[in-house]
Amino acid sequence: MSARRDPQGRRQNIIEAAAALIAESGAASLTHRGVAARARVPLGATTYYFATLDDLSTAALHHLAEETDDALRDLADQIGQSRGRPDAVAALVHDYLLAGDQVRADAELYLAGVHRPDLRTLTLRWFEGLVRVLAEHTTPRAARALALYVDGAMLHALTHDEPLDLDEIAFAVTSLMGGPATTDTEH
Amino acid sequence: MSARRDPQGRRQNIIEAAAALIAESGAASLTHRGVAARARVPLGATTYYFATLDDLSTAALHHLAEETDDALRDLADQIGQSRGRPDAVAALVHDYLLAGDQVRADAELYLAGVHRPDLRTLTLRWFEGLVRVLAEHTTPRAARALALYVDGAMLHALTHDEPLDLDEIAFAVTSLMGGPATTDTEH
Amino acid sequence: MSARRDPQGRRQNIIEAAAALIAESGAASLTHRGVAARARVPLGATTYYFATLDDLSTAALHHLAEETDDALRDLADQIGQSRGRPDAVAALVHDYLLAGDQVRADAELYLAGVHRPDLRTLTLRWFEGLVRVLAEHTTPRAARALALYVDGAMLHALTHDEPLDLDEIAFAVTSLMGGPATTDTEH
Amino acid sequence: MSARRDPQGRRQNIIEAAAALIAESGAASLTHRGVAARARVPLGATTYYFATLDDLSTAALHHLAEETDDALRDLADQIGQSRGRPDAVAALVHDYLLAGDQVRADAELYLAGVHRPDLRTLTLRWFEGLVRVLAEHTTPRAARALALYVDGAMLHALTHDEPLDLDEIAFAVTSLMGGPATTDTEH
DNA sequence: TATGAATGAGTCTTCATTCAT
DNA sequence: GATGAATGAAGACTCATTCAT
Repeated sequence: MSARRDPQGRRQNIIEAAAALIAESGAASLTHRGVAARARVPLGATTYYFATLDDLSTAALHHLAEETDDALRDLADQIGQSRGRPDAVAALVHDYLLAGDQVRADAELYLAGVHRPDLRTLTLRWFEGLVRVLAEHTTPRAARALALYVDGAMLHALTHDEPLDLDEIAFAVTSLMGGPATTDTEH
Repeated sequence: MSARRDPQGRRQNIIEAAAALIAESGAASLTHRGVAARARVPLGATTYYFATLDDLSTAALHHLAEETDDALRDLADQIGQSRGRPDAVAALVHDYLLAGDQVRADAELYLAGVHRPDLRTLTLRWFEGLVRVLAEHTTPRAARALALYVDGAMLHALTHDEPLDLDEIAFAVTSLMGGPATTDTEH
Repeated sequence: MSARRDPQGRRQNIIEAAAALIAESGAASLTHRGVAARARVPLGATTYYFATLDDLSTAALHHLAEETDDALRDLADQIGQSRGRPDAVAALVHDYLLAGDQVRADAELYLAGVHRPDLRTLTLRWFEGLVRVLAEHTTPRAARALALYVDGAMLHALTHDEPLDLDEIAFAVTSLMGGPATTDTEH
Repeated sequence: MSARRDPQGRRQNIIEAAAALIAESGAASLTHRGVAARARVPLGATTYYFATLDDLSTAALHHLAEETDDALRDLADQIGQSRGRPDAVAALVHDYLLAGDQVRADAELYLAGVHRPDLRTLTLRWFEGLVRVLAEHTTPRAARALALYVDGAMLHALTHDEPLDLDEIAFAVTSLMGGPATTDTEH
């Protein structure tokens, strides 16, 4: 067998399978067997590359965190292009909430931090990254408030079939960023 | 021992133990044995009163939802007493976030809904209840925005040692409820 | 199935199977599966009665230690009947060394103490018990020397097909106990 | 790294690492991985030079047996220098018992013989060698008795923190060798 | 020749669930 | 009704051993 002697690739393959499973069903239900099946590798491969399930889980969460970093970078670009106008920010939040996988991934990053304090840095990567991006276009205080609102909206998206209306989001973003008139408060 | 000759009480006892464990460590790690130990009942009692672990878990989550209803009723009272003034609402949110158990319980209610769609009604109990309470003192739209912000703040509280500043919360509440001057916008 | 609802007996059954395996092949190679097969119980039974393999191993060693206590009591009786005459002691040592199972059990008790310091009390049960028995009929110093000689003879018995000659043992016992003339040195 | 271009040396290196591990924790817990780590060689090297773990274990035990031979030669020299006087023999036994590694190694040689009859020649190397050395200075019978006593003392040393008193050992040695006056009984 | 990737057998352990008592 | 004994399925993890490179 020995599917393509490519340790680096195989390792990555396993990580991605684990990350996908985490996004789908949560880190709590991750199993070696599940990952092996998803990655189409023998059971032994998962334990060969990761000494413990915790290691594997952690690696997968780090992988998700990196994807989150990418998403934040994109977000920063897009907000920058729209010069941080609240309605544009609202549209971007709206779009973000429709990207099911990304939302689930970010949520799992949060949850990882709830029960495993050692993984809180991952939670912070998302939350503080979001604050940083927003703070380029509004006050720090508004940025934090907005980030918390987005996190709440994330939870909402995960538990409702109907997404939030763009209008509704625009109301919150506009209110928190200081009204429709204000665009570049500072910076 | 305890609930001898009081099946109802014993059942309730088990439910409460399960609910406490869920709030502490999450529904995913619930076990019959753990509940039995916590409730100080024999192992058999947990399976006697609940056909499956899922049933027990569900019952416990329903119990948490009821406690949440109580908390919401209290909140409604307190907000009513302060006539829905934004700074009072902010203070109540601030207090709520300091009540670790309650926050964790509400969070678990959310999570239950994420991975088990059949339990989404429980999630809604919290979210829509919160919206309803807030909507007594502001527009429906602001109420929803505020509820989402609170949910984000809940996630934040679960993953940070330092609680959010009252000031910070007041900023968000005030912004979303329509400025410090506005109290009873409508209704 | 449920072979004879008899928890006490079943537990004992498992312990004895484990003790037999330890005497045969050493505590290091004990496995749940091996014990289950030997005791003719399902695998789950071994873990039901003993939380960990260590617990089971420890229980089995304690069982062996009790058998050793019995053997020491017998020895004390027999030595007493012969009034501690060296040639009688030698004969008893000679007999003891022919009792393969008992010797292997005592040896495992020793070995348990080598790699698991927490089990050294079991080692002491044998060694100090033997010293105590012997000290009834000779000086403490001679008793200790004799006990050490017996332990060496035990190792010898385990690694040789030919047992030690009675003559040979008698020589050592007599020399250490103070010559053929001396019987009841003290006490 | 190390034994590049020196297969013989690398093989030896592996053997010595295995021997050290056996003396430390017993032959039962030997693993390829453990040896490789200890010898600082790649995992593959351990299987390359030794077809099976058993082969490696056996080679390591042979190595220990050789060290034992050396120790016996030293002992023979030292006893010879003191012309076999019992108190000198006692002092040498006392010293030997303080050399933890050597004692553990000899003990493992014994244990190998207990559960693997094919390795009994190794056990004999130690026991019969010791007898031979002692027999240079006393009767064969006393030499054997003394060797058995020393083996018992070895077990004692492995299971007690406090070493045996020199006095105590001297008593046994003197008694078995024929009293303080006698040095070179025969030969 | 040498190595580390690969795999599956085997181990401990946990637990939901069943069921005799 | 109640309970704890009972069991097997499933999971984490370890490792000897094989083998492609």
